[in-house]
Amino acid sequence: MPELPEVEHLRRHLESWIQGARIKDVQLGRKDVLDWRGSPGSRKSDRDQALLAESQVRRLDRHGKQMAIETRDGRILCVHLGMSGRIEIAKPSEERPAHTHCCWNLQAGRRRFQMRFIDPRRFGGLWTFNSRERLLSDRWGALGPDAASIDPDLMSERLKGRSKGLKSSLLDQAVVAGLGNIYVDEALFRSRLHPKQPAGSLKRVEIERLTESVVGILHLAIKQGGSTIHTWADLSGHPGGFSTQHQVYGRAGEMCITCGQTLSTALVAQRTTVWCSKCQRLRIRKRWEN
DNA sequence: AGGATAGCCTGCGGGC
DNA sequence: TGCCCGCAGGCTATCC
Repeated sequence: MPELPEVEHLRRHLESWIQGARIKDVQLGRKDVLDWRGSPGSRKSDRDQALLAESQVRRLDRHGKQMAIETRDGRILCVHLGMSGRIEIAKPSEERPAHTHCCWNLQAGRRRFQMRFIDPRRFGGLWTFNSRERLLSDRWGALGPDAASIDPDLMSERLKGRSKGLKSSLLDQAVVAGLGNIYVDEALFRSRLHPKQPAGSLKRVEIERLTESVVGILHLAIKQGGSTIHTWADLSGHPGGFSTQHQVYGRAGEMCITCGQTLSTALVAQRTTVWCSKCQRLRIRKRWEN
């Protein structure tokens, strides 16, 4: 499932393919994967324009788990992969995989190729905007700072005053953008913090440990091409290489790699959560602390 | 207010 | 072998 590292890996790889390329036309299959209220017009030709038909790709951007393709004339296509979404580059003649919802025909120099948005479960989607400002005001503005580049001061500010647990706070994209179930569990284990520890109760040194874990793990995962559970594969179909390094995720009932304790599991914030009850103690805030 | 719950959706794996 | 059911999870809407 694509979290921040998978999306960043995709962004870099895809950018090498499509930066500077011309988008000739677009074919939208399922209309309900698209929200184009951020672009003017109501006709089909307006919709295709919103989907970047007849444009040239300037750059690719990312915030949290979302990616944006920006054209030279300022149009924006925001892609959110959700649970099962992926982007694929293929020859136009190549058979389309099941659940291919949108295809763009591109040309770079003499080379013609197709970019495809595929998403079986359709938790992902496409959003269009007629300017970067509208992307920021209408969509990305609601997100917290990007988790890959957060620092302890910012982390502290984001968690300050929150009574909710760390797990549910870190999963909340409005608090910090980019973390999903896997990396939250991994980061909490590495920083030895309990998933239910109230987010606002952390001491400075714990904030620093947490930040270092979050940023460190994300960059490690980016370097290795993302995590793999079931369905994740990059543009060329290579699975991510990070899954073997999960220390707690998917290891409920197995031994903690640090202390040998059997790893605990429970539903926390409505997500399957795995942690070590010995290494990650729930610390009740004492009355005389502040 | 904010926490819990349901719903969206398909693929897959365990159990029978 | 084959079928059925439960689970996986990001995000939103709704309820309490």
